[in-house]
This record gives sequence, C-alpha cells and structure tokens, in this order.
Amino acid sequence: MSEKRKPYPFDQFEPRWQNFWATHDTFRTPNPGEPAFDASRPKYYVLDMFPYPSGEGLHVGHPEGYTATDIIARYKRMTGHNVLHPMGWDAFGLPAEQYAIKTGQHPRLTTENNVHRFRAQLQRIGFSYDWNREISTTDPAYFRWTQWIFLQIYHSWFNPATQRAEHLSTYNGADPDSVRLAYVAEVPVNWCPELGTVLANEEVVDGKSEVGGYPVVRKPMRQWMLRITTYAGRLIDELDTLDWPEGIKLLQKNWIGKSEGARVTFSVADSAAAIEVFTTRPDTLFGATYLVLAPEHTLVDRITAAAQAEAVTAYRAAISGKSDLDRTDLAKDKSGVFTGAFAINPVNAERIPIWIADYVLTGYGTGAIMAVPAHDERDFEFATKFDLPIRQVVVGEGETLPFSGHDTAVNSDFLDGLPTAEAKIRITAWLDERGLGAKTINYKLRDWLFSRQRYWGEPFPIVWENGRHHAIADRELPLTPPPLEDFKPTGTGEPPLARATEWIRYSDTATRETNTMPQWAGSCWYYLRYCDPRNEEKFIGPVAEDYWMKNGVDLYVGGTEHAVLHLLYARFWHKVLCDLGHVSSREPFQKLVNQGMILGSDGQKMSKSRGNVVNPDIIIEEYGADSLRLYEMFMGPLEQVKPWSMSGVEGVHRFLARVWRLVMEENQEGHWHLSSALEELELTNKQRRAVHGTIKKVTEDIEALAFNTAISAMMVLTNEFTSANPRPISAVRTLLILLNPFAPHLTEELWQRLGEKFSGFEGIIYHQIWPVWEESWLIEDEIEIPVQVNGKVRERLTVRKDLASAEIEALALAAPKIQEILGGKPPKKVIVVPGKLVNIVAG
RNA sequence: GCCGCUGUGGCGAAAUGGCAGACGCACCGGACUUAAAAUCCGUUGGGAUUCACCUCCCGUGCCGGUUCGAGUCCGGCCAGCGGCACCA
Repeated sequence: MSEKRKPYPFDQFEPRWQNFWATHDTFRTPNPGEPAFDASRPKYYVLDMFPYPSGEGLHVGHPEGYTATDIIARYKRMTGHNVLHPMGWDAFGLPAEQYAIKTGQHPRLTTENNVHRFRAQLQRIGFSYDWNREISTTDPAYFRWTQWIFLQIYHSWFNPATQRAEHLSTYNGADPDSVRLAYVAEVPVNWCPELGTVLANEEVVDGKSEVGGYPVVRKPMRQWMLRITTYAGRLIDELDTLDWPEGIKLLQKNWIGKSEGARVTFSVADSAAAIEVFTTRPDTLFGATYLVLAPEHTLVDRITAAAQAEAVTAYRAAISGKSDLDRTDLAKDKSGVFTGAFAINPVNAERIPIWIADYVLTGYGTGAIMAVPAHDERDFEFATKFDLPIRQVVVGEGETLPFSGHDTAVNSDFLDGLPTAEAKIRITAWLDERGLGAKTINYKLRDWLFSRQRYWGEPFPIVWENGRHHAIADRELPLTPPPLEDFKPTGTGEPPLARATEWIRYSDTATRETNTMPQWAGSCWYYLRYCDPRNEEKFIGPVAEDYWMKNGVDLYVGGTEHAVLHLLYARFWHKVLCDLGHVSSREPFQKLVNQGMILGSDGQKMSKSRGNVVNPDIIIEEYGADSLRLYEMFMGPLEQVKPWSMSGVEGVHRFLARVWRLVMEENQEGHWHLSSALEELELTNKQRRAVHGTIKKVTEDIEALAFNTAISAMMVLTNEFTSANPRPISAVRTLLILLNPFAPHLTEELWQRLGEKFSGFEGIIYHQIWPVWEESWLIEDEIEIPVQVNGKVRERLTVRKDLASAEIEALALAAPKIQEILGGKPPKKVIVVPGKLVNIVAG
C-alpha cells in the first residue's frame, strides 16, 4: 500500500456513513401490518443469490451482481417503491464441511467464522441490505421450516388428473409409497468414495464430483428421492411465462429433455415375457431388425438362453465395474452380447434377436429399444459391427444410410407412401387399437436424489419402524443434528449420524433416519423466508407472502452455474408449495439476470493456482468502496464475461475525485472546504439540456440494467461542469442524486456538506426523490444534419430543428460540395430522414 | 456430434437499420511546478496526399444477400467460450 495522499478522503467518510446507516437502521424495510409500512407504495423485491460462506472470503465476482441489485434497490426506493433487498447465508454443504475437516474444527464454528467475515466484507461495500432479515440455512429456526416443507412434500403425491400435487389423502391406490413425492428407492446412484457420499446427477460433471473433482461411480444404494419428474412437463411449459435469458431457459429445457414418441410391446418368443420399448420413430417399426436391452434390465436373467448365459454374465460384470467416466470414454466403440432370445415384432410377427448393450441406458425410457439400423446412427454402428440386418423403411432425397430424416415410408406394408408425420400417427393408432403400444412423452430428467451421507446438513424428520418410514410430528421440529465429535464421512456409505447411538434411538421400536439433506434444500425456499424471517408460526405468513411474493421475485441476479441446479430445484419446490396452497404464485423468480464472470487481468478464470485472484478488501483500502462498486459496473455489460483491470479501477476512482472537487476545494493547508465556485443560479439552456439529458439517460439505463453507459453519461455531465465557474448548485444536486445508487458514500458525504451552506440538502440523500426529466428541454433549436452521397457523408448542414423535408433537400442539393460531386447530373433519388440525415443517390 | 453465447482501435467498450469507435484505460503533447506526483487542457482506427488546413481511400471475424443506407436484418462459413453428449 502506498502512502500517497488520497485524491479524496473516502477512507474517512466511508466507514462513517456505514456506521450511520447501521445505527439509524436506515435500510430497515417494514412489513405490511407494521406501523412504518406505507401501503400506498408498490413493492419491489430484488434478490441476490445468497453466497456460500467459504473459508476464502469474498472475491470480486460476488460484488458484481450484488452491486447491480444494490443500485436497483436504491433507485427503486427513490422512485417510491417499498423495496425488499435481503441477504443471507447458504451455509450447509460439502465445502464448509470439507474445510472444517481440513482445519480440524466443528463445521458450526467454521461456518460462524466465515459468516462473520462475509458479513463484514459486504458491509464494507455499503450495500443497502435490511440486515434485520438476515438468515442462515444452518440456523435451527430456519431449517426447522426446511424440514417442515420436506414433510409437506413427503405427505403429497402428484395427481396426474389435476396435474398438481395433492395431499396423500386424495390418493385411492393401494400403495401410497409408490406415488409419494418423497420416497425411498434402491437405485443406481452416483457414489463418490472420496467425499463419502452420493451425489445428484446435477452435481456430477464429466464423471467427477462438482465439488472437489473426485471420481464418481455408479452403485445401487437405498436413497431418498424427490419425484421431480412428475413436474417435468410443467417445469418446461411454465418457463414461457418467465422473463429469463433465453439461454437459461433452453439449458433447463434441454436438461429436462422432453421427447414425444410411443411405447411398443414386443412379446418374447417361447416365453411369457414381454419387452416394452420406447421410440420417437414408431413409423420405422417395420425396419426394426433386433432389440437391445440395457445390461441392467430386469428381464435379462429371465430371457437369456442357457447357451448365452456365460457371455451375458461376463458382459454385465464388466459393465458394472466401470465408472461413468470410463463408460463415456468407451462410448465410441459399441459393445454388446446376444442373449439367445428372440422377440416378435408386433407389426409383422418377425422373429428378431434380443441383445444387451451398454449403449442403451437403464434410466431412460423403458431401458429397452427397438433397433432400426437403417435410420439411427447408433443402431447402424452396432448392426455393422455385429453383422445384423439393416432394412431401409424411409426414403428421402439423396440421403445415405443411416438416414434419420423425415420423408416417405417404404417396405412398411400399410404405411407405405405416407410422410413420416402421418405414418407416426397411423402406426401409433394401429398399436393402440391392439393394446400393443401407446403415445408417450419421455423426459431425460431423473428423480432428484435427495439424501447425502454427510454430517453438515438438515437431518430428515423421519423415523423407521419395522422397516417402514414415517414422519415425525411438526411440533418435534426443528430436528437438530446430534453433537458429534467425529463427523467425518464413514466411507462405507453409512452416514456419520449413524455414530450417534443416543440420537438415533427414537423409541423402543423406532430409529431415526441418518441421512441428511443436500445443500440445495435450504436454498430452495430462502427467498420466501426473507419476506417474514422471524415468523415462528409459519414458514412465511400469508400477508407477507401475498405482498412481497405477488408475481414472484421482481429481479433475481446470479451466476449461470445454477441453471440446472438451484434454479430448477427451487422452481420445483415452489410449485409443490403453490399446489398445496402455501404460496400464491406459480413461479418464484419472475425476472432473472445472469451476471458474467469476472476474469483475472490475464483474461483467465480467477484461481489461487494462477495467482490472479483480486481481493475486494485491497481495492476498498486503496480506492474505496465507491470505486469498487463503480468499477464493477463500469467494466462492461452486466451479463458479459470481462477481465479485471487495475488501471480501470483508477479511472473510475479519478472520476469520483472529480465529482468530489466539483463540490469541494483544497486550501493551502490541505483542508477540504466547499468550493467557492458553487452558486445558486439559473441554468443556461445548454446546461439544462445537459442535466435533463443525463437524467433521461441514467434513468433509462438503470431500468435496462445498462450500468456501464449510465456511468459514462454521468462522466460526461461531470466533465461539462468541472470547467463551469460559477458552478450552478442545482446541476450538482441532480448529479449527486443520480450518482447516489452507484456511489452512496461519496454522494451522502457531499450532500451533507452542501447542506451546511445551501438549502435543498435536508436529510440524507438516500431519502431523496429520483429526478424526472422534461422532454421539451432536450430539444435543440438547431441541429447538424449529415448529407450523404451513395451512403457516404460528404457534407454537413446546420438547420433549424423543424425545417421541412423539402427545404432540407433543397439546401443539401444546393451545397457547393454536393454540386461538385454530382457534376451537374440530376440525382436519381433523394432520401430525407427529418432530423437525421439526407442521402442522395447519384445517377 | 448437437444446442447456446460472443467476435468492433493497443485495451475495457459505445452505437432505436441512419455521421462507427461515446465514456474510460494506455500512449503522446502542452499548462501548472525549482522538479516530480497530483490536477487541468489537448491529440490519438489504419493509410495516401499536404509545410499546414483541407481532401481522398480502407476499416466492425470471413463470403454472399436484402436496402437509398448494414456493426445492426437474412443465408452460408470460420474462431473462441459455455452447456449437453450413446436420452432411442
């Protein structure tokens, strides 16, 4: 840190104002029903993705989104809204626990320390959060309700008739557990030996854990699942109602992966068994020359012929030992084994061989396919390798096999000559009539694996008795984790909570569930709790819910990395809560904006190993919080990925110093006092135009979240007035209000100092009303109009604003320069755009 | 392989189909200063011509199209980044 003098004394007034705001509870937002609540104001709920309080502290990526929302929050307050702008901590989860294990401390302690550090760092940036509403997912008063919501899900089922979740009491079937939205199943799961826990599909990237990058293997285990797949259709359809980036919507759509097709039943020759397959191309049924089952398919044992039993067993053993990563790597080369069994094609009674191969996945569709090698690349590859027949049943123009396009059916009996779309309808109806198949929609989305074998998470409010699970009563919540000395994963797949022998014992005959919930549980509903954070009767009170959550969160800003994780899970929970009548909106987040990642100054992703990480604390110390905020916003468009630049920080810092000197000047002794150039005087027309043009630009840019151009407009205005002497006080006043959401400390300080001498600076600037521009004052009397010849600018005319097109045209043609270029020939055509330009098409 | 996003000065970037490069950084020049820092003023896309002013040509990843006019719209490529990836 250099000892050089600060261009303006931010180091003195920034902490002072932060202290002022805290002691005066300036940012407190009253709820409906409280005395200070003003019902006449519209609400605005602006939300950040709450941080994971890691051991590393804040990095400069955090304040990017947070500054954007803070500007919006402060701006909306100045435009007369009741603004909900909260902050909290997503503090359960793997990294916190890993960190605790590494440092040999209890996760509750490390979490507490990290939260302290994060809170202090955020407060140093001057964000206008209502800290009265602070929440942490690890707080029993909070996770009590996470557990309660889990129980609502547990007690519900998805009624296909009404397409919504209902209480299990409306279910008439024999086995409620078969429809429960929260259920236990023995399924092949992603087991991460290094982390000692299972992971959701969404937490596995390229066969490795998203946290830590450890290998993940497939392993059948008994786990808690949430039946998110029942909502797949709604999760796709209701995206259309949201103001989200199209890219994120698409990411979710692709992840959910809807595909329309048919189920077709094949009987097995010389057996009572039947195999159901899923296909998106039922029109190619006549081209099916063999069937493939996933190696894990339950029918494999039953149908395998004795002669093939050994080969089948060997193949299955080879597959099961492989990790997902190995399996993907081997994907290029198809493998498989003949079962010795044959299926009967329902459409032509043809006997076709049944194979098993790992290119067919257990979890998707029925885990079995009909192979049509002529029209599917994978089947083609497999058929070629194992010398299976290939029969073309669709013809298109100039296509080589495998042709997977849509055209005309051939070699298909009653389908011959039909275009693909029609053939699909015809064959599906044919199958349906005979009970051999039906139209089906399939999704790639799997049910959500919801249990973890870790210590640092919410315990399930579930007990086991005689091999059956049931819920504990609401009054027993919160169910807190037992205090464990040794909370490390056991490594065997048994959760650490199993060590707490006392805690596990629920009664003489019942024991507690020892799995814990994943980190996502707490973040699925935190935005609801902010609305009513201290309510002890309900997870959110109906009045607060109705007010703050009307039409959902108005603006949600966060990173794109949660596209198919948090954002999908939270929508799912919200829909369940909505169906059960606990919340009134169908979607939680009406408008979503993704901030772009901030890269190191080398243009690379910031990381400790690269040594390009920027610590916001250092920036604040050297340049101040306002400079940090302003630079984060001035770098470029919010959504864009952009590299950090220290000289860029200096640039905005200089700008803030110029604003400071607009109001203050330094005397011989180096003391700052109000500038002698400041005077209460009328603005000239030009000055007034500049001020109102800036109000318009800044207002519209903030609404569009185009903060970088808003800042540049304020720079232009500042440059305009630095040379003004005398300097009109009203222009400075307007500038300070416009700048306040961006640089709250500086503007608050200058506002107070101006109030010592001038009127119109009462109170704090935070409470001022946002200025409004007068459109008529923006109009200039004379404007400059470029004259183009064939699209190239050749001359400029200065004309009255309201000059008629015909007159402008005459002036343009009369200009000596233009005459010369035209060379006496008459123009072919003249286009006059009033107030904009003239374009002459020369002959 | 499929889907999406992004390509504009030395750098971050700006531009409802209408003067490409606002604003900032960096560079260079000047003022102030004994000097430096800070601050203030000014120049700066490339090229040709000119003592200079002027003037002209080229220029938004590449090729083509629509238009009086394209960074912007349409079609086809290329590159970088991100997502999905045997999903039948």
